[in-house]
Amino acid sequence: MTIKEIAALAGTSRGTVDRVLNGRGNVNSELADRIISIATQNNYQPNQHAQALIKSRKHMTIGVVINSLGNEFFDDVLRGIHDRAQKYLSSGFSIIVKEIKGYDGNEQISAIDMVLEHDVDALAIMPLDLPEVREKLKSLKIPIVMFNTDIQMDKLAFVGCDYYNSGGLSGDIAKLIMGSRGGKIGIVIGSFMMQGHKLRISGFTDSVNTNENMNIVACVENADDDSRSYEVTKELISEHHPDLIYFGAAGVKGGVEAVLDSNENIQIITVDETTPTREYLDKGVISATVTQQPYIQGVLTIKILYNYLSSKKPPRERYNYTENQVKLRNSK
Amino acid sequence: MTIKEIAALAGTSRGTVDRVLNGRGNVNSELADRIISIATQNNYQPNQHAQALIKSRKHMTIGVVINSLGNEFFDDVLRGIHDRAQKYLSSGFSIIVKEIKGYDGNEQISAIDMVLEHDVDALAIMPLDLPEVREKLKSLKIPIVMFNTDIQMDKLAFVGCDYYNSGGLSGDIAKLIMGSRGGKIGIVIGSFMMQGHKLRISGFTDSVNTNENMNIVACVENADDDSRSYEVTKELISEHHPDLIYFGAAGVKGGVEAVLDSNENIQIITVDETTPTREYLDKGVISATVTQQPYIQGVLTIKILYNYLSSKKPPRERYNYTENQVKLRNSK
DNA sequence: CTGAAAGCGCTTACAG
DNA sequence: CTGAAAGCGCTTACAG
Repeated sequence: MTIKEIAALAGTSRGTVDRVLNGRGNVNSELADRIISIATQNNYQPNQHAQALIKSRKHMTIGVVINSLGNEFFDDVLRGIHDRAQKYLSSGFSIIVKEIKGYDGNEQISAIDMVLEHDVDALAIMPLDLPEVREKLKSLKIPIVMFNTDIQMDKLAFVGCDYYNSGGLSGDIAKLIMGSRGGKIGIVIGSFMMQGHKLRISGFTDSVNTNENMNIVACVENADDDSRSYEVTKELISEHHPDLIYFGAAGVKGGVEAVLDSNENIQIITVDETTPTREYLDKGVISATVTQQPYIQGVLTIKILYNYLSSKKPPRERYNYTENQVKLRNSK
Repeated sequence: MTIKEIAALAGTSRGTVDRVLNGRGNVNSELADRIISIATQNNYQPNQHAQALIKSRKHMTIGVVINSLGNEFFDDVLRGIHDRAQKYLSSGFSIIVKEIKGYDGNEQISAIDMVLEHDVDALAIMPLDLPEVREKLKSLKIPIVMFNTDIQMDKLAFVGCDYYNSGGLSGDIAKLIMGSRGGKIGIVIGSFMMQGHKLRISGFTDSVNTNENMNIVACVENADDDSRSYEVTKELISEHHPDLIYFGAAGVKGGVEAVLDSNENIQIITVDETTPTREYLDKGVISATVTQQPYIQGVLTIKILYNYLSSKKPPRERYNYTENQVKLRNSK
């Protein structure tokens, strides 16, 4: 069933059918009713490819602000972003990516301004949870997708990790390792100020607490920094002598080195999969790591914005959580 | 960059550019070179939507033969197949699916004949490793994708599990559970005649053997059948009193019941995620299961055939292995 | 309020 | 070996 066929059946032109079916108004209501009933009776579905072909006439750009410099985790996210953008390339689509380092509010705001200068039609960002950033984002008139980090604010969609579940899954691994014997557990996290990190701690705690022989003896912050991580982990070990440590954020390399230097027999669970994590996994230094599909995070962010810009349809889900996956030595 | 622009730059017509870019031959080689260099220099990407719009003219059908009846595992595979087919629906595409039960060669052959009667342009099948099936497939003149099960034969592509790796990953889990203490391990598999099952055993064995305290004390067949599984598992337990059992194929429900009835403290690792597996995972009866992305297997099978039929391009990889994933209680 | 026509980027007969 | 033309299903000015 095509617009042409509907027009023939209704005894009118394709233009008029288009007006009715797409609510562009100014059509005699009797005619309109006739067209609508023909379309619904025949279960008319517009040809996606024909519609997309026309859309490729108007160019659109998505701006991406990402705190990726100096953080290998985001390599995969960026790959996902670029791969998806590449796929839409021929449809008159482009992205402008601004990479920044660290977590400074003003820097993020000027990064936003920078991409706005390119007259972008939408924004993808991992927003810092600061009043000035929030204000800035609220002032924008374009759709926003938040990825990896969520802040409480109106948005088209969020794409990222379900942090509570990630912690819960890590707790499952801890239970697998410790069995009914249980033992002492230490947690090393980036910052108690980070929503995601706090959620990982509660997920982990709730999961582990179902076994009364497992005791969380300490929970410390490493500010996502390797040398700081080394220090706090060293201290944690000498003070508590844990049987297992859960590194729930970045700073894995520094923390693991502290474990190795301690010469104690400590099991290790981490998050994400970067070069050092993979090496530690291969060497059997760490038992498991829980990943969050960073590549898919990038892909999905662009996909949602592209679909919204080209058909005005919001995504099916506002909150799009990627899968938390357990990776062991033989995992691909 | 469009074909029109390339034609203008090369001083020729769109038809000729099309012939060159799509290898339809019969073009003066000098002209062809010029066109190719213009296209590559400008990073020409054909507009997917325009191509898809045209493809929707010719109808094509893929036949699917799947031994899914009575085996819940294939529900997800079928979902993947249908979802992908649905996606191509408006492009004049359809599938004809023949579900069969059990593993009888003649039944599979008549299922093939049945879909062939619908004049299919390609075949997706999980072939039985039998001479008569092989002969039948060899006699076909249409492209074939084998999914889930591979047999040695020329084919467009295979989509399915890397069985050796699946076994290796299950071995990793066993090591995680048993730690340096080690223990006795039993294996329950479908059949030593099944290539995939044998590979899972070697992957598991090779992985586990890196720890000399872990001993595989028995390896038995359950014919993928629950009541048979109950019997052999019961026997295995009373004879060897293992600390852990790896169920590397179907028949999980029967086997696990035997473990529960034995009242011994035995850890369990399984493969795939069906309703009973999920329940056992939630109840903490089994420690982990290793899945093989059945949904993706379905999607990829149709995707490869669709792309091949509509653009004559073979898939990038002949062997497409889906990811083996560790699932614990908190896994989604 | 309505229709005829042009066009999106590509492919496909057809004529030479 | 090559080009002109028609057409895929839809949308968009434009003319009435």
